[in-house]
Amino acid sequence: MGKSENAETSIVDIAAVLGISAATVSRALNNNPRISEATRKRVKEKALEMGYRHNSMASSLRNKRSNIIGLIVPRVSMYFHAVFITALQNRLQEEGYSLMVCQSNDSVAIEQKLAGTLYSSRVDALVVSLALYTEDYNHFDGFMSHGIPLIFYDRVPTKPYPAHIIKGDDYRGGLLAGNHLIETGCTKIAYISGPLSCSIYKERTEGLLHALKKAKINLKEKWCFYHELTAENAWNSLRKIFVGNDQPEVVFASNDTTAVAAVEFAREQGIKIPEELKIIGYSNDPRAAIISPPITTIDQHPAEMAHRVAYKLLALLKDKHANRDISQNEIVPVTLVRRMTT
Amino acid sequence: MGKSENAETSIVDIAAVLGISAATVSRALNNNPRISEATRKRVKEKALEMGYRHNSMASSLRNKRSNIIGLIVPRVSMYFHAVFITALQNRLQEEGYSLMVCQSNDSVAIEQKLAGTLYSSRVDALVVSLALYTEDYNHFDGFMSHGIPLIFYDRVPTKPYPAHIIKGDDYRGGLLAGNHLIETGCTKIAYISGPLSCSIYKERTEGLLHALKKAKINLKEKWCFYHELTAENAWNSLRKIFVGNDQPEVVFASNDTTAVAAVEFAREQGIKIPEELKIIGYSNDPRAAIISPPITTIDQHPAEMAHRVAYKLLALLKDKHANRDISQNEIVPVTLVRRMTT
DNA sequence: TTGTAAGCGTTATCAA
DNA sequence: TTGATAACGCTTACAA
Repeated sequence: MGKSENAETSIVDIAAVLGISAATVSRALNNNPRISEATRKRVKEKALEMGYRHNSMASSLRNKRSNIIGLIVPRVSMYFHAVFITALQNRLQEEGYSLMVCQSNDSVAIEQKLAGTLYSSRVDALVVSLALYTEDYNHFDGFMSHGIPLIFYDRVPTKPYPAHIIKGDDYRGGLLAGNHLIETGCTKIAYISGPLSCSIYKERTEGLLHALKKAKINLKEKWCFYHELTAENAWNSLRKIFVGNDQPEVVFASNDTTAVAAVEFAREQGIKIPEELKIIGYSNDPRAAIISPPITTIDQHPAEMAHRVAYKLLALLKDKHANRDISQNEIVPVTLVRRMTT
Repeated sequence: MGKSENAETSIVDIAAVLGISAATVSRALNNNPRISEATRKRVKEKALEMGYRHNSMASSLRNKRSNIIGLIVPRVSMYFHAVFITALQNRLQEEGYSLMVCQSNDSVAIEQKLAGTLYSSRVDALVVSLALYTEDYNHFDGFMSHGIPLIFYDRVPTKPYPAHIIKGDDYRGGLLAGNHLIETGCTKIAYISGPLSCSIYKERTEGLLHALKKAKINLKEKWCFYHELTAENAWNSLRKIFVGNDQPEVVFASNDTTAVAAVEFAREQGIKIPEELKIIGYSNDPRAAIISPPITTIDQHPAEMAHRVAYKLLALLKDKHANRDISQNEIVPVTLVRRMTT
């Protein structure tokens, strides 16, 4: 009352009403042990009564920490990232941190802008999975130079960059897939990958090539495509792959959206899976399990990755010096999930 | 230099170096028109040189606005919400707002805690889709009483609450599904729904019942289940439904996770779809389109809903008085997507 | 156990 | 066009 309608109550107001100092109110509210039980109680009751709410902006300013973690993902709606976010956010929530989730939509320009915004938003740390074509990382330099914990996960820098890196074992994923295909006895392999500017696709490709090389199998250039892995792009490439008589026995799709498209394409063309065509995907998206026939794919364990990121994050937040040992990249294992398309 | 290692540059530092006032620096940085082109340039260059970064906490405190929008969803990883978040976030990003995404994991307790956190984080507005069993809304009262824009979407309060509401036409969805089933000539209907404490399931149920009533069809109690719509729960209920000789001709599943489970269950049991059993789902999850046979379902247009939420949000943010007309609930149309299970 | 006072970095008001 | 000043609300070192 007294004050104008929408006026917010501050600790100063409470202090005035109670005839004590603002410092005492602050301490009482924060459960500072050096305050008497009696005043603590008086203060909390009055605060409630006056509709007081803590002001994070003020306390963040004063404390020089926001309790906010920034996150930049390519797209929230990708299965892998949705699961990752879920797990990460749940963990951070427990520790009193909030997550500021941003998406680059796979645009380098947006990613740069977001990095800037989160930088001046004073997030306590930043977690990033890079856009498809991000090839330099200057926009994260500010975080490094200010000692703000910076962790890349999944799609990480392909050039040396002194940040923490937690990634899937994409090389092994490519290798696993390659070996699995070789075991089936197939040698005519079509390959639809994301652009090689992106760490995950680069490494999956290297793993695959390694497997093929050992088996003395060559990838035919005309059956290799590197582009953003949308359903539309997949169909376009598949149409190009399956013209004429010389057709592959296998499609290795570097994500499950593409693998799903391949199954549908084959169905449309009357190509029998797995007899005439084998298909392997990547990510273990739920769709891969549900389509007929269910698709063999590589599981990336997104929740596990989130737990590792959270663990490292909290360590860095607790002890800035943990920051010093930009130790080995951390690598999360992948698993081959055998189903009916191979 | 001079200062200690990690010291941040503030506008005061820049002012000192340039021999001008902090106010001028602030204005120059903010492109205030009342500053000369020359100083603006000098300031910006020096700022860059000194590694200055804007401090949102300070400016938020001073301006009494954070440019942060809070969002509480049940789970980020649900398809509907993932798409919603993607669209909302992209739109808000354009307008210079950041999204603080939180998930209740369908727990009322967590939802309450999050509301409190976002409240004291001083978010400029809050967007909420309720947990499954949220039946009172006191934890949002603070937002109301402080005139902070509050919008519920999708899962909205079932009792009168003076906040903005933007929801799908769940009643119509239930009705549409019901009529569609009636057209197939089926009368023995099993119904697996979420709990009726949750607006969407309540209204879908009402819509369905309305359709059935008109056609003089009764729902058998033994074929009706109300629980959280996970795959596990779905299987449990399906097993109970399909015992003995008296079996339903239709399963209406109130989400696609359940519908997918029903298709898989039927497959396992050797029940032919749609000849012996028809199935209809809800949400138009991508899995519904991909499974064989693809599932008839109801599309909720999550991106459209996000656009409406963003539109209303931005209006409220621009003009607090728009807040006054807690006008009609806004209702986003739904669409029946006919596929092969009906 | 409590109070005093200063300061976090920015910006709006008023004056020059 | 620029400067001086105060204030946003909170916390902490220091003093009592």
